[in-house]
Amino acid sequence: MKGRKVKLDLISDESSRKITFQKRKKGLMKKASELATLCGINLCVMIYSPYNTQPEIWPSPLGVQSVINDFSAMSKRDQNKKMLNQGTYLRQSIKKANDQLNKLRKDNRDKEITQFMSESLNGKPLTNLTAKDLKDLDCKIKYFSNDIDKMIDKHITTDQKFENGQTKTSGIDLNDGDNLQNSLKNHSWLMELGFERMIMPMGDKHNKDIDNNNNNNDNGAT
Amino acid sequence: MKGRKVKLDLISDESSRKITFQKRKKGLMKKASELATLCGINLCVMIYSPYNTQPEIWPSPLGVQSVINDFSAMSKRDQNKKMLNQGTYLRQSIKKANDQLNKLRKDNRDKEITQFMSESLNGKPLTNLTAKDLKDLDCKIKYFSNDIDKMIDKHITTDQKFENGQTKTSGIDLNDGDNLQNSLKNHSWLMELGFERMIMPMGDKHNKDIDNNNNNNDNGAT
DNA sequence: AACTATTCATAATA
DNA sequence: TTATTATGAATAGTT
Repeated sequence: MKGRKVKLDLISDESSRKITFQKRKKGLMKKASELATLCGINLCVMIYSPYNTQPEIWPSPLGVQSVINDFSAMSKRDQNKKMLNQGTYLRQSIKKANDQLNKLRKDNRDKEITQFMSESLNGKPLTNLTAKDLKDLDCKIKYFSNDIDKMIDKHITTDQKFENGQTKTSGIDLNDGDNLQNSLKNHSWLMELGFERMIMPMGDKHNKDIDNNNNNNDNGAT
Repeated sequence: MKGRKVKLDLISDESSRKITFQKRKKGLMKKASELATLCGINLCVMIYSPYNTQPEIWPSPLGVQSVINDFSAMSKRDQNKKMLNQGTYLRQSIKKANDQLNKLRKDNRDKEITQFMSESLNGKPLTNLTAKDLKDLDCKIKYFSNDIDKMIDKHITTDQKFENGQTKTSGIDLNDGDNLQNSLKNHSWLMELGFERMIMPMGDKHNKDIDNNNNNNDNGAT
């Protein structure tokens, strides 16, 4: 009565099944180890059994991980590629957001400068404004934003739409300066607004070649 | 001369090594199959050999994938957790950046309004400015930014640091309006700058109380 | 690839 | 349970 004669099916008896499992598991692992050693190959065996919550693996968790990585690299190439793309997408999104952020920060700074300029143009010496004054002014201005916005929209919708069909100021793209030179050629208000006055304090040399049509400020600004 | 007597080491002879590999691989797979069948367990075997570019796996690619998923879920819990955290971090970074972005966009809009206001304060009717004019003005102002910035810094470092020790305007927090009301109580310049005029156009009346240095033609917009 | 003498694995048993 | 052992399976060396 010794020797093998079990039929190849699930062992009904639970205890003998567990015995068989443990014996054959050991044998399988040994076979696997021998195969790897004798033939110098990379392989792994992973066994999930109701007898162990943890999977029983060979040759080692690390080795199995290595095999899994290889397998994943081949078999799950598409999935990995997708995941990689997703990570790339996320990073690109961050970069894009940061770029916009930096751009807007720069624009913001420009706006601050514009504010200083406008005040100076109004005859208010910059030396009379502390940083706190500027902050308060800016905050206060926000309180007027809605009213001013409505006012501007009203003006534009009633008057300017006859110029270029634009009816919304919110569509302004502050970064599209492609047509800047041409657009400014017809504006004399730059000098009228006193930009020349603003540049001069930088001292150096400031030629007065800022005629009506010449809007560029590259005239020796430091 | 028959039967096993090889030592458990890499088979030096290449051809016999391949023969042994194929034999034992078959046996290993059979053992694995039997174990799974007899004991009703989940297992897989993956073999990477120089004889096959594709890994040889049992029971099937899909089954192996299932096992790998289980294994990954258990064994790589930490790694998955880390990856998840990383993903969360990336998404949070994006959200943070977007929040800042939206805030700055809002600030930017406020600055635009400020610009419109300032121009109007300068006596320039809003009706004479198209959206394109405003855009060009903004771009043009950027050209002056560096010079103006330096000028302002010069003014501040030489004059304002005696007021509150602040030496940089870049430290202005435009969103900190907590002390706004109190701060503005001591400022008469708001009205002096003609804010009243700015609001009034909504109501159609314009006083001419602009102070001396104003270069505006205060003719009242619209 | 097929064979076979051996060794090995293991089912049944103690 | 663990250990033993009869038996068949696996396989190294050979053809």
